[in-house]
Amino acid sequence: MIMKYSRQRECIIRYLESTTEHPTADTVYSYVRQEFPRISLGTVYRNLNLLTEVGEIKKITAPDGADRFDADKSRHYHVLCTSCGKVSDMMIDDSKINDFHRLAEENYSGTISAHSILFYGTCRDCEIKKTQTN
Amino acid sequence: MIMKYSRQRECIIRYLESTTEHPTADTVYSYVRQEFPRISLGTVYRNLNLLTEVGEIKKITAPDGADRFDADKSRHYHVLCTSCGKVSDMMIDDSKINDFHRLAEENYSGTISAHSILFYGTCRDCEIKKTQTN
DNA sequence: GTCTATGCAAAGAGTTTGCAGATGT
DNA sequence: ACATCTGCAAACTCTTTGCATAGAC
Repeated sequence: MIMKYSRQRECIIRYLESTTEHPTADTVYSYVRQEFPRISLGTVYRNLNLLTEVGEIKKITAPDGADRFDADKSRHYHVLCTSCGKVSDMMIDDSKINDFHRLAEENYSGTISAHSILFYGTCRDCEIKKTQTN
Repeated sequence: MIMKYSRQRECIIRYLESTTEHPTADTVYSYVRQEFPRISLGTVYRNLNLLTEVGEIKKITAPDGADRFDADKSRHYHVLCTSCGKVSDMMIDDSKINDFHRLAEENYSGTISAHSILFYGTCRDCEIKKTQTN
């Protein structure tokens, strides 16, 4: 995959690396538009897909609405807050993840190459809010 | 949620319970149309969503294309074959799943209520095909 | 009789794509 | 110079929705 430098792509990466918000393509678009007012959504999608293909970022598919993107390449999982919709990170010990992966392989007749997990729950902020209202 | 009987819904459930193919809404539509030629895709979607809400079936969200549906209510996971696109089932011991769930809770500041996992890999059939071609 | 479900068609959200021109190397 | 990237707009896929009628209870 040959990939030329582009200022737009650079800006998209910079943004994704600076945030922990797991933005959607549309949110990325809004942000990058501050610097490149004429950028198009199509360009944003093309770059997000390109970056996903080369492994520079990760695509998070949630059952509701648009995909989200994450430039954090460390091994971690995501928690979707069913109250506010935010996606936050969860770190699990590598060895434990490996154990789980192995367990999956043992229970499957084919080959397992990867897995993606989405946890559902309530984030800390929403829990605090709930306590205050009660 | 009040739900009246309908022959169309009955047919959808019957189909989902008879297959292990994890069909998409469109596939369900094609099938049910054999019995109800005038059924509309909208009705299929409305019923699939209704059944998902009451927990009668499960919706499987994959990063590629349409959602799939599964009437198998036993606790199990799904493997998406990156070669043929088929989704197959994987059973993991309940106690192991509970361990993993607990592990996740320990590593998160909020509350975890559920999780969905999608494994990626190569299904048995595709592995066999690969061996034969080499 | 009343409320839910249906068929139809139109609309909606999210994403992809064809094209001509601009940009990177 | 040539290949990639961009902006624009149109198209596409999947899903939802408004409405009038049919069906369940």
